Amino acid sequence: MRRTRFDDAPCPIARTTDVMGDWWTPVVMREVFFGCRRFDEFQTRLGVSRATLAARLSRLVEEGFLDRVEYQDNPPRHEYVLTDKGRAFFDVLAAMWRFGEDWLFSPDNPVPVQLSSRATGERIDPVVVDGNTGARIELADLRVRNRSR
Amino acid sequence: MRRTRFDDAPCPIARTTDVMGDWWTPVVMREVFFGCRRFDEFQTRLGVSRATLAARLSRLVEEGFLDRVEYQDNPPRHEYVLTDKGRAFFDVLAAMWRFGEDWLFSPDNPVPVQLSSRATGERIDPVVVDGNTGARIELADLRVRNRSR
DNA sequence: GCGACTAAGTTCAACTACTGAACTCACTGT
DNA sequence: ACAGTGAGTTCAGTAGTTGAACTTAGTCGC
Repeated sequence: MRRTRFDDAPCPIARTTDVMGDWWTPVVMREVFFGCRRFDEFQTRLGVSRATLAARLSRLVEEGFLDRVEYQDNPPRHEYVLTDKGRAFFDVLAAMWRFGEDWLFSPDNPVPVQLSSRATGERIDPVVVDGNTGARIELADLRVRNRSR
Repeated sequence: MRRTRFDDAPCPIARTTDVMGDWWTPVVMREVFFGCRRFDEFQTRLGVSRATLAARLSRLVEEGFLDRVEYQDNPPRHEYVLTDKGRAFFDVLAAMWRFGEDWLFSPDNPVPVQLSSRATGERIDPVVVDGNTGARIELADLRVRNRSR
């Protein structure tokens, strides 16, 4: 039986899950954000099987997260570059980064790397807030309601 | 061959993926945030197979996202309630919500529901920012470096 | 005290997806 | 002529997902 698909569910979380649930997708995207572009580069950095990698990359292209562009002909060679949609996906990874850092590492064995600003050198710590007020989102205050207008 | 596990990878994104890559996990957690607690309630709301649901829930308990607490004995019945760790995971879902809303729905068929504040009634739009400056994170400015101190 | 009902699972066989390893193909550089 | 490279595809084995049916332990109406 085919895995259940959420790609036309009426919920944004479900649809996002549909892309991310293709197992290697988040780590492939992480490598893209950190500068990876070529098939073999992904393959050696991630250690993923070539078959799975090929499947993940073509789905990401199909879904519009990446463009497959020729960087030379003769022999034709391609690389994978971010689209705007792919770039927007970084926010999800940033939230995952923060959650993982806070809850999935022990204090005596913390994350070996950190995010920082290239310009100022200062540390960057992703947080999710309400864009309208700038405040953190309180679960107790949260409501889901039918869209008006 | 067993699916590759990322649960001891040195990267917070990979570790978070390890939990979320168990396919139904994000939507199960979504239901928890929206008030779902019981096995059969999850099952009918999600339409997931009972076997898979049982596996997901026990993993979430193992990982400390949920507690399985008895709400009556005789006959013994249990429900699943959020831990602090589970509550923290909401940020990841909020980022996914926003991404999905912005990029996975067409304008003529938008998300049918929206997040709002119970207190003020105002709309809530999750955004990911740098907690130190309050500004959005610019990919071009981002650097990953070895942790100092 | 009998049969229907409920909550919370478990078991099952069929099927799909992920795995590592080996192979392909088209060109290049020596 | 031949090793090397980039970007895959093919393969057989195994792990995970699926829907349907079954289980267990107690409650309720009659």
